Amino acid sequence: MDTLDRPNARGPRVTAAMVAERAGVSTATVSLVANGKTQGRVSKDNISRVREAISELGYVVDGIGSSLAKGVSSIVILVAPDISNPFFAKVIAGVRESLRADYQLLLSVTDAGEFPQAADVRKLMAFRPAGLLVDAPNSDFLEELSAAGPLVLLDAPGLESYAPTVNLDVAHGARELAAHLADSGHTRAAYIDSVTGTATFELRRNAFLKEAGARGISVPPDCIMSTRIDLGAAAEAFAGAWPRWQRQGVTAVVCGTDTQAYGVLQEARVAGVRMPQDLAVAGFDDLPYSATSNPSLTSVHLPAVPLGRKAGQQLRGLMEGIELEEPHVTLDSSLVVRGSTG
Amino acid sequence: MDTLDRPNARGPRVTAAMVAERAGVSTATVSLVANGKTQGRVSKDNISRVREAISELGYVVDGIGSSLAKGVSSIVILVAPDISNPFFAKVIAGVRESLRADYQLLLSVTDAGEFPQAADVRKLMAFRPAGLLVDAPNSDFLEELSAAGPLVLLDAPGLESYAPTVNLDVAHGARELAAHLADSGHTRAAYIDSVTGTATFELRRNAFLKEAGARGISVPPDCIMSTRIDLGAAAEAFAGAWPRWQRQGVTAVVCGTDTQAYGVLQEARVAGVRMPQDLAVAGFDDLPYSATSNPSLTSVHLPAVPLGRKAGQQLRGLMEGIELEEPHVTLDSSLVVRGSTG
DNA sequence: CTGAAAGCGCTTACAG
DNA sequence: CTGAAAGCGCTTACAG
Repeated sequence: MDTLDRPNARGPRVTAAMVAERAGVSTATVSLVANGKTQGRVSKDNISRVREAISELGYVVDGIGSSLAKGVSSIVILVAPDISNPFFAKVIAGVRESLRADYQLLLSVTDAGEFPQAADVRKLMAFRPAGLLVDAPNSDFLEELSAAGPLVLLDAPGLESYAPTVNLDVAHGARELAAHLADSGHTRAAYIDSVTGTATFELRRNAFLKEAGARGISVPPDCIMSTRIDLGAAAEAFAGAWPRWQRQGVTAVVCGTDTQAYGVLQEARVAGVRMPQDLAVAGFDDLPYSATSNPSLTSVHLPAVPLGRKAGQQLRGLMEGIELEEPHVTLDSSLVVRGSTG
Repeated sequence: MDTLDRPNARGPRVTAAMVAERAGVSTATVSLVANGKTQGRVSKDNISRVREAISELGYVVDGIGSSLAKGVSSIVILVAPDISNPFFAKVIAGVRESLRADYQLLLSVTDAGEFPQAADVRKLMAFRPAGLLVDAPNSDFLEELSAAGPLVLLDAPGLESYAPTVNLDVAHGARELAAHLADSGHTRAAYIDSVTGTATFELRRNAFLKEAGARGISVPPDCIMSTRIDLGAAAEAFAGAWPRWQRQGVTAVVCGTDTQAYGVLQEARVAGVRMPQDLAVAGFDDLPYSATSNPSLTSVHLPAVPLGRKAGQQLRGLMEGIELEEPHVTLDSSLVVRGSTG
């Protein structure tokens, strides 16, 4: 079949008017049929006539025209600080699962660890999104955003007052981690945090520090530092701090993300530090690579796909005008012990 | 400052008509100013009057209305088969770098290893994208797409007839890998390919097999298999095949992607296979985790960020109506030898 | 330099 | 059940 014969071939755009003419009806009727709003409004005869014309011409409702008329598009914007994190790819997969073909997912991402400016998002708002998903936001961002319309926050502990949330119980995993290290005999640890200052990272750190303290592990203030969520950045920071930490008796390093922990593993191996004998290392996220790193990495497992899926479901509800039964949902986390902590 | 006072606060949308009224001009003039097309068409006086009104009201040009009037939006669609691959996150970073704030990047992604249906993309086309980037396409997809408008292909060797391309010289790295394995004394190898059947994977496999053959490494047909680009899928496939491969004298496994190689590493360790003594493993992509896996993974390094950046630049050119100086660009690849091959 | 007006493609009261 | 018409917000010839 020649390309030119096919409905989707290039050439002048097929409009509702063309379909209407072919089917011998008005564009209003075409719109009704194309949107499945025929219930008691279009005759069986016209429905099939229009359907036939649509498939013959390969008509697709124009998203721009439709959005303008409706005042809202079928675009859902996902705002997130770190697309290079494989954890995020899983979140996206979950979101897509919920939104399916009904909505188009538009990603607003920045470089690792940075958060989009509210100005960027306002530009995206000019496309009249049907809804907004914001992953790991900080409150400043939400203050500035002041978005109207359906909004669901992911991984936003403490920010429940802004919008419906889907959170992770990272504190539970953090406490398990502290208990595990205490049980393994550690009494002094260091903590490598993320510089982003998002709530989830504060929660991870605070829950860990509190439980660590309660179980006899000290984490001196000068053994807490922050880096970008980047393997190399964490590696460099660790390399600079390790001699001092070692003198201070640090035997365990906990990182806010697995990505940072990989950097520590890498640098520690280069420095000839034996793991877990001389140093235990652990992270958060339980990325797929944590099972095959050297040593394999102990990590707090966070359910990324369910997080995205649930957020997508909640947003769907809001976009369809349904009252949410449970506006605030929290998903479990748990510790996965591997070779890096013995 | 109260939220309600702020320009971007929720409430009725600010339109060009409101700006026009406030500035005492027509909406035509507002449009000219907002789009920076004032050159010899708007008086200095009106320009500043409109600018003032725009900032006072917090006006942002409505993307939907603007797109409908212009016939094209500022959306760029990136179609890709595998967002869960960290390699892809880097490609995106490169694309974003080129497109900056002028275009909004809309991702059309599917689950790992699957390619979007042309029907999905046609739906996205209803948003009148300014341009299209397609990563690692196969020719069937491009045949079906028959897209009009600016289009650039990434990692699409052999598909130069469809559109401008930015390719990776994966064959060079593949040959280096074969040479390296031959030099290390291997004479029989297995190959784990991707099921997607995209051109880049054929090229990787064919270049490796040819050079391997030329250097005395045999790869029997029953030692070539395909899996999804997924750690677990590759692990399972390897576990099933390894006993037989071992009997056949296989001492090296090459994977089309690092992600699959991680699966082999994992399963081989579980099976007590010593690497690299009993088995050498290598992949393509050189993901960040390949430096810290156990053992660290020998891989063909592919420049992901430059790939995305160059593709974005080329697309920009097309969208702005500039003739491309070099419609087909190829970026280098090279082998990075690590512990998994001794 | 300026504005009135047409038009982009669609959806939705509205009148019949 | 049906269609003519208004309107979504903008841009762009066009006439002045």
